[in-house]
Amino acid sequence: MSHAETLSAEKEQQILDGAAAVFAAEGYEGASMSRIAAEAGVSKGTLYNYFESKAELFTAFVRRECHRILFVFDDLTDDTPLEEGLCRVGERMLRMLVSEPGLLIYRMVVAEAGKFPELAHAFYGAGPARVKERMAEWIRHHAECGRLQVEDAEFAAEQLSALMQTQLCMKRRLRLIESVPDAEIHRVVECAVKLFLSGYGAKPAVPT
Amino acid sequence: MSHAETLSAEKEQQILDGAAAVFAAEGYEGASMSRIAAEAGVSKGTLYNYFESKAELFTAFVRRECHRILFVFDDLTDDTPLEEGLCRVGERMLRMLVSEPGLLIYRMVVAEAGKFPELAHAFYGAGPARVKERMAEWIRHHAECGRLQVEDAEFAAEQLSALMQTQLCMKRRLRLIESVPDAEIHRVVECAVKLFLSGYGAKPAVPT
Amino acid sequence: MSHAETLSAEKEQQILDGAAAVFAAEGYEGASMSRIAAEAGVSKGTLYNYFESKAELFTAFVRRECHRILFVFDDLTDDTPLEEGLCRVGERMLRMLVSEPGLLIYRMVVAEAGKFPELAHAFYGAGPARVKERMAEWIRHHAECGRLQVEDAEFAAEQLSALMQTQLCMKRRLRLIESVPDAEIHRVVECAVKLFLSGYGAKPAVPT
Amino acid sequence: MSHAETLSAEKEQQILDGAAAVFAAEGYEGASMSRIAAEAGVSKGTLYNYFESKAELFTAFVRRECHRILFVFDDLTDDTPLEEGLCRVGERMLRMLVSEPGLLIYRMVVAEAGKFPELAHAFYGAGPARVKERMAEWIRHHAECGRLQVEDAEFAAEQLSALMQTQLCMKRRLRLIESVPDAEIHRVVECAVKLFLSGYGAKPAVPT
DNA sequence: GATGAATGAGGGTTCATTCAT
DNA sequence: AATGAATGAACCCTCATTCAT
Repeated sequence: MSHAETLSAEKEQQILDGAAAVFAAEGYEGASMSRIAAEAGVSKGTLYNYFESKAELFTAFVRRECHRILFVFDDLTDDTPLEEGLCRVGERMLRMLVSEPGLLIYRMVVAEAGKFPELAHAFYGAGPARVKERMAEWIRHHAECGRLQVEDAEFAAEQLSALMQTQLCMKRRLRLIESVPDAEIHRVVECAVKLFLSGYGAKPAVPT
Repeated sequence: MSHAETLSAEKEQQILDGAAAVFAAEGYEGASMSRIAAEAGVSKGTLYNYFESKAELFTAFVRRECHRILFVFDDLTDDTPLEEGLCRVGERMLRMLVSEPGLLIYRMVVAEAGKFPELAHAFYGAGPARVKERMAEWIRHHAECGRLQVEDAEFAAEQLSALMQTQLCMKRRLRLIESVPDAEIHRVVECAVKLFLSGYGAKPAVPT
Repeated sequence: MSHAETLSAEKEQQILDGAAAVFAAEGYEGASMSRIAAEAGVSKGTLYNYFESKAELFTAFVRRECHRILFVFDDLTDDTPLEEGLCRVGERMLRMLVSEPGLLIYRMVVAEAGKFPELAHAFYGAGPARVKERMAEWIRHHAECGRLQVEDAEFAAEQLSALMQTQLCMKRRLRLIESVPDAEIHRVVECAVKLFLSGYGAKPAVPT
Repeated sequence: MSHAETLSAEKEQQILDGAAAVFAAEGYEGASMSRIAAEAGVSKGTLYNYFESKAELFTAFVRRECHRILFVFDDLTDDTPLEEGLCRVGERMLRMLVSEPGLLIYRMVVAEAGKFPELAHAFYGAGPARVKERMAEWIRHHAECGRLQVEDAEFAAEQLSALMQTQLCMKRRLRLIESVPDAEIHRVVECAVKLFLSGYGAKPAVPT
C-alpha cells in the first residue's frame, strides 16, 4: 500500500504472515526482525526492501489484520427480524473477538497504543466505532418501527457490544483458554440479547 | 517473602516503584534494567540482589499492582440497598478500569499473557474472577431476599461487569482519551444498573 | 580501455559523474553504491557491468579527476618572461589547489592512501611530480639563460610549489573557508615569486 | 575529559590507543567499533561505557593526538640566535609533520573535515594557527632588533612554514615513503631558512 | 549489602554484490 | 545490456547479567 507495486505482492503477504506469527508470539518489542525474516522465509535485507522499518512493518501488519476482521454486518438488512439480527451480529462480534486474529490485533493495539497512537486511532475507527455506528443505525430503524424503545441508540449499541464481552472474552485475552465452544458463545449471546430486549424491547400494553 | 531477612523491604518497594514507572512508560521489553535502577535510585547490581531477573521483577511488580487495585467490595455489606450497592460497586470497578494504574496493569498483563502465563492467571484470579465471585454472592443474597430473579448469579455478575466496559473503557485502553469526567462514569453505571435491573429485577406482580 | 566495446563510453562517464558527486559528499567508505547508482541515473546492476567493484569505481573516478586537474603548464613556452611565467604557473597551481575538484581529489587520495596505495602513487606521478618536473625544466632553461642562479632546479621547483601552499590552502583543505578571493591568491603568488626570486634571481653585478 | 572520573583513566587511554591504531589504518568510516574493541583488548560494550558513540570516540582520539603533537616552540627564547632558531623550529615542525602521529592526525582531520567541522577548527587553532602566531611574534622580535626586514610578520611565518612542506611531506602524506632520513630533513630546513633569509634578512649595507 | 564497570549476545539497519528476468 | 529484488555479512549500538571491589 505504501510501497511501489514493483515488488512482489505475494512476497509482501509472505512477510506479513511471518510478522503476524512473531508479533503474536513476542509482541512488538519482543519480536526481532531476524526472527520475522526466518519465519517468513526471506532474508533480513528483503524485509527492508518491502518495509522501511520495524515500525512500518508493524503498522502494515496491524492494518491488514484490521481489514481482515471487520465483516460483522456484511449481510444484515433492515428486513432481518429484530431478535435474529441482534443474535447474528452479536455472535459474529463475539466470534471475532475470541478468534486468534481478533485477539492478536486487540492485544497488540492495546499494548502499543502509547507507541503507535495512530494505529490505536485507526483501529478504533475501523473496529469498535464502526460497529457501534452501524449497530446504532439498525437499532434506530427498529425503534422507529416501534419494536424498540430507545432514546440514545448509540449508547444502547455500546451496551449490547459490552454484553458480549463477558469473562469468556477476558479469558481468551489472557490466554487462559485456547478455544471457545460454540455452546458458550450461543449462551453468552442469547443472554445478552435477552437482557438487552428486557430493557429496550417494546413493553406489552398493560391491561387495564 | 522469598528473600533473606537481610534485604530491606523498604528498598524492595523503592525498586518496585521505579519499575512501575518504567514498565508503565515502556512496556516489558522496552524497559531497561538500567533505567529502572536509575529511576529507583539504586545500582543495577542491587536490582539483582532483590530480584533474580527482569522477568521476576516484572512479576513482582504486576502482583503488587494487582493487590493495590482490588478494593472494589471493601465496605459492601448485606444491608446495603440493592440499587445503591450495584451502583457503588459498578462505579468503583469502572473507576478502577479507567484509572492509570488499572489501565497499566490491564495493558501489561494482556500484552505479556503469552510470555507470562502465570501472571495472566494470577491477574484473572485476583481481579475479574474475584470480583465476579464476590458480586455473585451478593446477588445471590438479594435473590434469596426476593429482590432479584436470578438463576445463574455468576453469569449475571459477569454481565453486570461487562456493562461497565463500554467504549469509554476501550477509549482509555487505546489512549484515545486522557481522562474521564465523573458525569460519564455516572451515566454509564446508571444505565448499566438500569438495564441490569430491567432484566433481573423482581417483576411487579401483574394484577389479575 | 579495460572494457568490451559493447559498453557505452557515454554511460561510463555518466556513472563517473554520479560517483564524483557521492564520493565528494561522503568519502569512499561513506558512499554507497545505491546512492551512486541513483545519482548517475542507472541501476545498481549496471554499475557492476562497468566497474568490477566499488574499489575499482573509486579508482577510475580518481584517475579521471586527476586528468581533469592537470593543465598547469598548458601554454607556457620558453619565451614567456621569467617573472610572468612564475606568476602564471603559481597562480594556476594555487587556484587548482583551492578549487572544489582539486580539494576533493587531494582529500580523497590522502585519506585513502592506506587502502589504495596505487592511487596515491598515480596521483603523485600525475600531479606533484609532473608539475615539479615540468617546472624544473623551465627553471633550468632560465638558469642557462643567466636569469636564475639555481643549482638544484628540482628542489627549487619544490620550494616554489611549497610557497603557494600557505594557510590559505590549509584552510580550504579543512573547509574552514568556502571560497578564496582573487586578491588573496594574487598576494600569495606575488609574495611567493618575490621571495623565490630574492633567493634564486640573478644577483646584480656589484659595482667595483 | 568529557566523562566522569569514576572510570579508569588507564583504560580510557588503552581504548584511545586501540582507536588510534584502527583509525590510522582504516579511516573514520572504515574503522569498526568491533575492531577497535579487539585492538584495545576490551569488549564492545566497554567502548560505550567510555565514549557515547563512535563519533565521540573519534573526537576524543583526535584531540589527544593534537595535544601530543604541539610542542614546536617549547624552549625557544628571545635570546636564541636568529638562524639557529629558525632552523630549530623548522626542523621540529617538519619532523612532526612527517612523523607517524603527525601524519595520522593530518590525514584524518583533512579527510573528515566535512563530517567533523569542529575538529577541523580545533585542529587549525591548536596547530597551524598557533604555530604561525608564535612564529610571527618571534619574527617580529627579530625585526625590531634589525635582524629581519619584515612588514607582515604573520605572512612571513606562513611562508616559512610552507617552505618546510616540500614534496618530502607530500610523499609521506601519500604513504609513498615509510620514513625520512635526517639528512633529508636537514637539507629541506636549511634551504628553506636560506631562501627565507635571502628575502627577509637584513640587507648588508651596499658600499657606495 | 551495595556498587557499577565489564561483558558479549543480540538488537535494528545498511550495503556491496549477485543473478534471474 | 540493463534491471532491481534478494542476500547475508557487517555495521553501530543496547542491554540483561555478572562479579571484583
